[in-house]
Amino acid sequence: MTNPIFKSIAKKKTREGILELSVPLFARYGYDGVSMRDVATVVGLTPAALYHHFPDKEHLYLDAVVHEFQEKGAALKAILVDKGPAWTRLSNFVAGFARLMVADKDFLRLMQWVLLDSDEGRQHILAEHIFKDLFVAIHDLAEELDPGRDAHLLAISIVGLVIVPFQTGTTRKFMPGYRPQQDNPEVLAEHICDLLRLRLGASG
Amino acid sequence: MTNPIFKSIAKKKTREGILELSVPLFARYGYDGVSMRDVATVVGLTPAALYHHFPDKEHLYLDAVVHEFQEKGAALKAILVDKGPAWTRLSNFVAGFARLMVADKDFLRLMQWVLLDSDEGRQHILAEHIFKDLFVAIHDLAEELDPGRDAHLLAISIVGLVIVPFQTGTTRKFMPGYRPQQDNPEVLAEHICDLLRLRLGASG
DNA sequence: GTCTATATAAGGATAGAC
DNA sequence: GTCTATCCTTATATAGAC
Repeated sequence: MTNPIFKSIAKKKTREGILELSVPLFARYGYDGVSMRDVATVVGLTPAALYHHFPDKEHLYLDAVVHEFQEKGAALKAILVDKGPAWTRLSNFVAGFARLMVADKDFLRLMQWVLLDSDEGRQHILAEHIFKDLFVAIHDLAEELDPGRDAHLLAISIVGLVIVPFQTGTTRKFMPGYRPQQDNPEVLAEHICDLLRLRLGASG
Repeated sequence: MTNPIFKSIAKKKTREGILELSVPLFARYGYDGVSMRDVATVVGLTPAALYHHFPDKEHLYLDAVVHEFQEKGAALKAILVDKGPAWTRLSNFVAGFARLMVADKDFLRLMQWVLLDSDEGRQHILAEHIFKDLFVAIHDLAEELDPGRDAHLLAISIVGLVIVPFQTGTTRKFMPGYRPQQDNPEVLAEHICDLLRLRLGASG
């Protein structure tokens, strides 16, 4: 029991437990909207105990965000670097991305918070840790799909087509033409691929 | 001088002055990231004076957001309901929207904060006051451009294609394939219209 | 590793003088 | 319409016992 290995396992377990319970909080209310007391209450500890695991609130937040993205981003990247025709990989990615948006609301919201972060340093760190791997994969696929054109802008466009319907999710329901089936990831993916098919499908 | 008309003019001037100076603050740091003391400092008043013009922080915030959107959103709507072929109006709108994103960073950031707002009631109010008019116009144009298809999803897609490059602005610069000219609204607009042309241009 | 207790600062908001 | 002064609450973070 006093074996250091057991200690470190226990420690890691508590640490990860805190991170996983913090993610939904930060996703919903953002960095400024969540207090150490809030986190402590959710995890079932006192605020003081949190400072045993993290030096301050900022580190807790950063670790929570990175934790979430490492866990959820890996599956997406796998689709992108898969074998098969470029167009197939794209439509699989769009559908997989849309499914992730539905299955895990925290993922998108954390991403939005990161993008709005006014702390440039923090934003840069998170961008490198979180977005880069995935974006590179999308960028390379875009280049393969439409060589000679602007792969960077095309990659951004693909991302935009998938995430904005979910970013606007709550608000969209009050807008004309809304139907619940549009929240279905397969329906959205079909719509997006339909938009892109004529331009990319012909040359891919 | 004691004429009530002069009084109300002066009052309005101060009120609007506070709103206009608050907008950049809320755009950058969000509701929770801005204190009444912050606003007071920027405006050159004491916090107590702010409460003469607004009952509380929430009303100040809401009024600031609505103020910004009424001012900047009108021009966009004008393009959409203009005369001329549907496709021309679309490409004008995309370019005008992109130019607005470049010219007024506060507009996009405030929109992002509103979309992330965890207060459902507040979000609903702002959605009605801010997004609805503009979205209806985009929606109607989308229907005209591609009748028989999902105008709601198409409208969202168009919005997404324009705003996401700017949402990801700071982060994007660290991603592969980035070139400064992509920040040029005309370049982006051309890219977007190019993507949409085959699908929409044929039938519009 | 978690607790109680507390230092210290910052926040929203009000009372009352001018 | 704006000020000074202040109340009350909430926040981050630490000290030290267990």
